[in-house]
Amino acid sequence: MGRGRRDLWWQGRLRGCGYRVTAGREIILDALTKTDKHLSAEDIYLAVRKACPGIGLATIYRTLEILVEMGLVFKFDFGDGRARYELVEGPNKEVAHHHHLVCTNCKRVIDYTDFIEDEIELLAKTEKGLSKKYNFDIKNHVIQFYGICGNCSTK
Amino acid sequence: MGRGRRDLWWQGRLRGCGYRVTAGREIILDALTKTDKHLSAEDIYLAVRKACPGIGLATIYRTLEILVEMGLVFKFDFGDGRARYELVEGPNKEVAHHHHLVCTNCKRVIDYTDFIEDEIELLAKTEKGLSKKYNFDIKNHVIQFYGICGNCSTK
DNA sequence: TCCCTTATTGATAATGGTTTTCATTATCAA
DNA sequence: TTGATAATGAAAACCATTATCAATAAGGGA
Repeated sequence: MGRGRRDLWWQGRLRGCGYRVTAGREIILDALTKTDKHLSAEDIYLAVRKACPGIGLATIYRTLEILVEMGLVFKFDFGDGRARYELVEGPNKEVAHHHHLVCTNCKRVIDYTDFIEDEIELLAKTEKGLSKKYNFDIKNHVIQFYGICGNCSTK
Repeated sequence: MGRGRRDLWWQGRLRGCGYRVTAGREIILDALTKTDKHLSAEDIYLAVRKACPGIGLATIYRTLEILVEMGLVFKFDFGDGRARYELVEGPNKEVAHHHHLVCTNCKRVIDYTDFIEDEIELLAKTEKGLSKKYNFDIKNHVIQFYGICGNCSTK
């Protein structure tokens, strides 16, 4: 598979959903691809302005909304009043599926991939059962642990 | 165990954390105790005004913040722009531990207790491992499934 | 390649849940 | 009962997100 095809896979997804391919959308997706952090809309805005100085914050929000709706991006709430966005693992991102550990004191977030196998297995089973019982088409899930991180507990 | 003791158990918790016992706090906790729904701050405000007409919305938020910090109440985000609050199961509330199924279209939330046993078991194991590895004192967790409910998918 | 329709965009105002401010009131230890 | 101070209500401030609107750009068709 050539590089060109890899870079363009998301264009087909956009067009398939009736959306146009624009420079803004490309660069926002690019910013999400190039990081393993959970970015806020403003984080993305600042990162993207380097390559596209004229872009507006509203475009960031509008694009993120589309990407979340299409299932390309996850939107998280870590309790600090602003949403965080993360690219769903996909053909152009080799990041393992992970869950989050959130410090309710300093708001630090740790990604963990340990124990994930068991979690995924159980979730698959639960999803199946829930889908049937509640007639619910489950798209994704969130598992988060809240507590106090090492830094905060020793102060 | 007399009824009086049951009604007052939270007073000790408040005092123990250096907080005063007030009519507002009692009535807010009471509102959370008397429902099995996930209430927003405004829901609580409206419910509480019946018994305490002069209470202000700011007091609701301030009290909820304390209760969450003390671990008596869970704060949830279901993606509709307002936080929801739920009493943690405790001595004065006989509600089973549950997780949530959230419709991303109509924002409906279904509580489920099926499959909970397996989830709890796995979470306990995961918690133990994570606490140790990341030196994290885990207080609680969130498991939520997102998707499209039956109502929305048939329209 | 050039139009033409219309989705998209940037700038900005508006929205609305939540937090802060501050003077007043209530709690509770002494 | 009293005094120190935590808690409260009303209102303003805050601030992430959304809506508005005129200008611009994407892309299908000629």
